[in-house]
Amino acid sequence: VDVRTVCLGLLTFGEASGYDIKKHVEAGFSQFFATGFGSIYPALASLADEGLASVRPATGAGAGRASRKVYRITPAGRTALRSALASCEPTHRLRSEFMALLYFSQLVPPARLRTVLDTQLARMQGELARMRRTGCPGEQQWPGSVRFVQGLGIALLETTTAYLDSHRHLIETPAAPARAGRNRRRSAR
Amino acid sequence: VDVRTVCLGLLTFGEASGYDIKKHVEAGFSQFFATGFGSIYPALASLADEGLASVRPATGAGAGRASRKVYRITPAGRTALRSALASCEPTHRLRSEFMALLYFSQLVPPARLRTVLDTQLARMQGELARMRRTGCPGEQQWPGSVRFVQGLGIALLETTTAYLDSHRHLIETPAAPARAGRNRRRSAR
DNA sequence: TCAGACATGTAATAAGTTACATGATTAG
DNA sequence: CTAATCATGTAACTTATTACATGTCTGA
Repeated sequence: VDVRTVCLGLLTFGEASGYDIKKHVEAGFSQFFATGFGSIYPALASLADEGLASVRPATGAGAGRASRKVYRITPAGRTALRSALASCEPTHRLRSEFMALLYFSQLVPPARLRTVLDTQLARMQGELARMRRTGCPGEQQWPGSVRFVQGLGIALLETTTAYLDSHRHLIETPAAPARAGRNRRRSAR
Repeated sequence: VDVRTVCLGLLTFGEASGYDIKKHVEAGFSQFFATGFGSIYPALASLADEGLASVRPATGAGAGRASRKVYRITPAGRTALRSALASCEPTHRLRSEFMALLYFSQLVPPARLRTVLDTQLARMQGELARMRRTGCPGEQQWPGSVRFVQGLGIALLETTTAYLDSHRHLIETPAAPARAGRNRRRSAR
């Protein structure tokens, strides 16, 4: 299950351009599945190639924009999507250089550590505020599952910011009580 | 900041083999930075190539094992690590097919959805129990930052399992739970 | 007219995952 | 003696990211 599947899935909520899809993802799903134009456009193109989505140039009132391409899922696309969702192995993996930094925070200059924590907290709090304001932009007709996932996103942001806020002193205080002087080697097992 | 940096960082806790590193990561860091042998061994090899770590075959009592290679960080390695930690941009991204599945759960057969949720919950609860039992295997001499990160890992697992447990009915009940008394959803499958 | 949002795409690169391939040691 | 664990490594493959490259429309 990759970017293609996610694009296909988002198309079940209505037709959309690559740009729309990026916006939708950013609005409430990027926390769980980050993507960029560099993966979305090729994904949509290949979907169209294989007949899983149809393309048409933008029409109608709001479509003055240049060379906008609107994608729509086809019946074959729905079948492929259901099949993919029914058979994929649901992985769940975080790759966080932020956490790696914290894991080795004793080797990070204190000022840098403070900045990194402040920046990340600000980013997360901003994201949190935005998500609480508007679940998703535009229509509220989306299925409950969207709100479900956004709710978990909010809960995770809350947990993370609260934890960082209340525990950062554990890694920011100058030193743990006197580990200097003794150098113990490990002989594990 | 990639697998190489994480390996280098873990070597600051003591010398270790590729196998040790994998075990360490699995013990309490895999939630934030999953890796496999396929990335660890090449990373250690390149680290040694560049003089950032030294290698020696296993020696001493506990080292009867076959062809075990023990890596140790060098002064150059420490410098490189500090430099990497001081300058990297700390990303934090989750790629979850599990969440994608839930996002599109209306298209997933109910039995499959239930299984996926049960499996994921069981995995997370097992992980949680394991982490609460032993923060990390072996020595407890690791810096506070390790416990800090593990604490966040536990908090996130708690939040996620609690949320899934208490909200899964929102995506599992056949009909829309909210308003509109006679709103029947089509039955997938 | 100029900045910023809208809008799409490609090519080179970087990166990790998977599957393969091998073999020793220890506990039962 | 056999299964599980320990232990390492490579090569092919898949994938996404980055940087580049282009162009329109709207409002200030």
